[in-house]
Amino acid sequence: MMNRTAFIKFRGTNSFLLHSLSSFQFSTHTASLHSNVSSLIHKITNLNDALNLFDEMSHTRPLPSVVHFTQLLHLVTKMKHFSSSLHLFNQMCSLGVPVDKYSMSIAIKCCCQLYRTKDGFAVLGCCFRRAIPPNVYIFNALLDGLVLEERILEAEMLFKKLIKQKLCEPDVVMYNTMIKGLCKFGNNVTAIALLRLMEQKHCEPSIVTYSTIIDSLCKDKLIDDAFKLFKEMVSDKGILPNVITYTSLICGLCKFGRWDDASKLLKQMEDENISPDVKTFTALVDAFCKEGKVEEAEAVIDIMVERGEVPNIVTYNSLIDGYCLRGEMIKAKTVFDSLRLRGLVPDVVTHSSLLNGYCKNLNIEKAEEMFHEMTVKGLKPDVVTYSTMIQGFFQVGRCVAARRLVDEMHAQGQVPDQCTYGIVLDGLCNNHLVEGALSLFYLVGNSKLNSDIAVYNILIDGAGKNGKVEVARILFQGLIDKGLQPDVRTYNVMISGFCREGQLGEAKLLFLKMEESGCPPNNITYCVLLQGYLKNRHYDDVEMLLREMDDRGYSLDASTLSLFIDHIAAGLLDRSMLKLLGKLVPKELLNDPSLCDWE
DNA sequence: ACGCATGTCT
Repeated sequence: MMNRTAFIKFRGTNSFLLHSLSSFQFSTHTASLHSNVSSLIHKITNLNDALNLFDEMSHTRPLPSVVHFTQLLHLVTKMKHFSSSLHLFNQMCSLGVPVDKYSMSIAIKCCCQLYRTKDGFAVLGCCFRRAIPPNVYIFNALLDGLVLEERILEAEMLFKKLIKQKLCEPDVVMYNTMIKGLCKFGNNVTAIALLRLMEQKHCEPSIVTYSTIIDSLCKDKLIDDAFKLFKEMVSDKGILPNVITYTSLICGLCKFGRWDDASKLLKQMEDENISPDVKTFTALVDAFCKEGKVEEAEAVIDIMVERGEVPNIVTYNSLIDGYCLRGEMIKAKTVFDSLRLRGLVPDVVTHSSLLNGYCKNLNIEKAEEMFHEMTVKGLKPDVVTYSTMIQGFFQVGRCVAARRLVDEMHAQGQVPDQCTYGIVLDGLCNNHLVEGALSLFYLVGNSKLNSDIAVYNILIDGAGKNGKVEVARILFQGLIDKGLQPDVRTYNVMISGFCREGQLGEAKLLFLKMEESGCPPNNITYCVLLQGYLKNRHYDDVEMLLREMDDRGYSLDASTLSLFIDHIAAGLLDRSMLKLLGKLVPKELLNDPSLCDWE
């Protein structure tokens, strides 16, 4: 007894709970024990208290019922302490608590949320052995695990198998989980088809069903489709949107810079008495920061605080990133240092953001310090951290250090992703190691990594910039042969490569091919081509291109504009072109004093 | 008397 009390104290229980526990211990009557455990469970707010209560319960004789243990298990799971919860479940088994379908489903959920769906299926095996027929709750947890691990094909197979073999009747939650998986995999069309199937099967889609798909559409920049579904949900189904639905839509609008629409939607929320919460506000903070409007982001934080919402680590991570983006590293670091005072713990993302800021502002030493600091704090750099640091090394020409970090990343069990691969290829190209990039590319071969147009864009750009326009041409043909679709960037880097080599005819041919390939030239295409013409003193098409730009509502970027000014000043171009050029000066450049005296 | 699904950041 003494030992146990000491143990409880050691774990930092508050005295209030200890007191409750000691009174609980001496109650022997089953009914009073019953209500006592339930009321204790309701008072628990942290993991320590939960673990201590479990400890008490496991030493009580007769043992509390499986229901009480399950309530506690659920509580710990809700706190997202899946590991602890699983540990408690194992202890329950050791104690001989007769675990049932309820506790089993929680155990399986915990396995799955820990990216151990394999173990989840093992527990399913236990269900069969213990003659506990798995139900829709258990299968949902497993399905969710497969989705979490991005094992979408297996998720689909499980889903279909459950229906076909009538292992369980899918409920709305199961449909929603499957829909989430499809959305995660970018398959909005099938997700919506599944929503229609639900209607057919008289399993009415819920607010979660709609919110899941609406969010996915927003993330895929299909805002109009998202609003179509939103309207259907409200008008046809009579389902009222909640703060989650609104947050997805507002987030989508903000990322598109559609501030007016976002603000209308915020107002609509208020009219419906739905308050924006910390996630809604954070979406706004992030969007402002990404547009460089950090002052507005700060104002949003002030408003949320006034309204009683507490900014969390995600909010501040966005703000830190905003400062980094503007190169205001001192402010970024100040916010970082203030987090602990606010009771927040900087996480891997916080460190990675600051590290990224230092890299982008070419302060590689500070970036390395940050990388070191997080490992000292026991934070594990993830694939994003490594990728950021690798990119930083490449940017300052430290290719060997970059290479070493790729190896360390492997050693630490972090698997490089598509983004890491792109960073390495780009880094090699920009450090005159195109051959190395190409070797890596051919080594990777027909893997999924090489089925991304972005990879080709990097290599073609790298080849072009290193005077290997023939290599660029081969790569371009290669991607066509593979059935990949060149995007506007592919055309731009190809055209840029041709121009650099003075192959203006080839550049023009490709430029003309864009429209007919359903990939119309963008602002950058015109600037690239015009720069090519000017640098090669080939002026025949220049005026026509400028007129086309004007028709399309495009404008010249600063470097192209200054090139034009140089050519006019040198008498290579006629001053009569100034009027046309004037129409193509972007508004933001009109206030630039360095460009005021050009006429 | 106990268990499943939706939105914010690098």
